[in-house]
Amino acid sequence: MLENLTEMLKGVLEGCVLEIISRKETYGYEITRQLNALGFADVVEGTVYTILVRLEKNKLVDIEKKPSDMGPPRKFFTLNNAGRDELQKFWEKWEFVASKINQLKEEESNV
Amino acid sequence: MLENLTEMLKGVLEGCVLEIISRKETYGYEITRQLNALGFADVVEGTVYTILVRLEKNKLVDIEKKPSDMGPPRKFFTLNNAGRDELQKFWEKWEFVASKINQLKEEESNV
DNA sequence: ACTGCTATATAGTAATACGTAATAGTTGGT
DNA sequence: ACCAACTATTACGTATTACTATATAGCAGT
Repeated sequence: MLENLTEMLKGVLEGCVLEIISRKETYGYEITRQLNALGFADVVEGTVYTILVRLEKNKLVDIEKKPSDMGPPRKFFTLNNAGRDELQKFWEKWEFVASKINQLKEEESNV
Repeated sequence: MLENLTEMLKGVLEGCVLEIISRKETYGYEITRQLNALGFADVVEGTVYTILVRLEKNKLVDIEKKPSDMGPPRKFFTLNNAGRDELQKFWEKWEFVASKINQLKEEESNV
């Protein structure tokens, strides 16, 4: 596919994780699989877990540990109010930045 | 305006600078002003100059120093072939990432 | 036992935007 | 002559973030 999106994912990956968690209670491994399915094929567990640790440290998520019959226990994440606020701010920033970049892209070469 | 876009600008600011240079020969200070006018109000000279140094180091630009009647001499930048290739790759990456993020944003909450 | 899939954790690295300050040329006002 | 304001570049240090690599561990099938 496309090579090395890593720099372009900075600042958006955390927002994607917030969005995925907001849909339904989920856990790191599954979040990684969803990001891969979305098209971000090179995102690995390690990356997602560091984001989840950050979300926890910033008190944006609630956490519940549950057993699994597929392997070791899972840590399920849900957004709390602060997390929902952060997610909304993320989308506002994204709207702004994406619109400006697209504006730059579509502008005629106006000398 | 919006607070702290810095993380979201990582990975796209260099592409914006490439695009701006591709329009017409220009220099650091003017590029900064154009980015500010675009809406990225908090981008400062220091940030743009580090990007320009990087572009030079990666041999994506040609450089010509010219006197100015407004102040110190200016270093004018133009894209070379490698720079144009890099710019095209940037837009391809942007299209990909932006489309995926928007897809995530617009998806119905599909449990 | 071994392999493979599921699942989490973490120490270290690289890349990048930003803060800040120094330097310097030109213009205009006092 | 001096100073402020604007133009213009350079450089050092910092913070944030995604990635690499590795370790640990549960469960299923062979």
